[in-house]
Amino acid sequence: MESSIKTDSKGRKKVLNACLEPCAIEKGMRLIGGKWKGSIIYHLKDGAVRFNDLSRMLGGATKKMVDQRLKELEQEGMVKRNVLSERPMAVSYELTEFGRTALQILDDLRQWSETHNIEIKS
Amino acid sequence: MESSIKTDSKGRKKVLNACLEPCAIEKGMRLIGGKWKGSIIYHLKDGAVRFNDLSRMLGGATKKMVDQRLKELEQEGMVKRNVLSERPMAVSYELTEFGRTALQILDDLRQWSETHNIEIKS
DNA sequence: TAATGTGGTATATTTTAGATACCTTGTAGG
DNA sequence: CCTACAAGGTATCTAAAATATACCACATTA
Repeated sequence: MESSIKTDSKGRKKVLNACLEPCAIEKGMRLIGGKWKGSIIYHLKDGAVRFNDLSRMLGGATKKMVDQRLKELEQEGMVKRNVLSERPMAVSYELTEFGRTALQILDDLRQWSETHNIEIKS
Repeated sequence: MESSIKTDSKGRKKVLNACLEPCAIEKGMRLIGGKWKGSIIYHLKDGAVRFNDLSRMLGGATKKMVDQRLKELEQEGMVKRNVLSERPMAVSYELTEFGRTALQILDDLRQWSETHNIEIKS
């Protein structure tokens, strides 16, 4: 939804179309923007990866976080969980077709992030 | 940094280059992916907007949130704060050159979000 | 036999978000 | 003049989320 602002005769402004619900940007962010979610999706770009490997790839994220985000992504239909074998336990996660549709945006983000050499405050 | 996985003779996999620090995707997300941040940037795309108008545009975000995010964005050099007049207080926020460089990604996200008709669970 | 790896869970603490009320200054309407 | 509301926030409190740490059962490796 497009918001627009009207300026009246005295230079005052009024919002005509406020977002009554989270708008598209915010909705999209809830899917790929949550903490670690983008990173998880991106690290699955080359194929299925096992749980512990994925956890190690994401420096800083705890296993609990990775687990939680993977469950969300599974529910949202972006990631598929494969049980490779029980006893010894082995599980891998891979992107679904829908999950793959997000890769372009994430790659653009990566490029943007790299070219602007972003610093993160502790 | 690129992580890679080595598969050994028994089909087991090992991570060779884990991300030691948050990788580019994660860094980028910290800039434009925080809650409401993407929305704020996107709603400034057509020019300077006043604080209360911006708050109203973002259905759901409290003024405290908007204020906090704007201060972060200002520190990160993506947004500029203009005092239009003291007494009566009037302030507007607009994107910097750097802030504008994020618009393409956000617009792609919006498009992706719209075409896939994302539902958000309460 | 001890160490390590698998895929997680449990618990507690810290950090962040969200709701609500309030502040000062100023203007508009009745 | 009085009330009401708008501006741009801040203060306080509660709820939710992230993080750290330890632990589990089982299996393989050294």
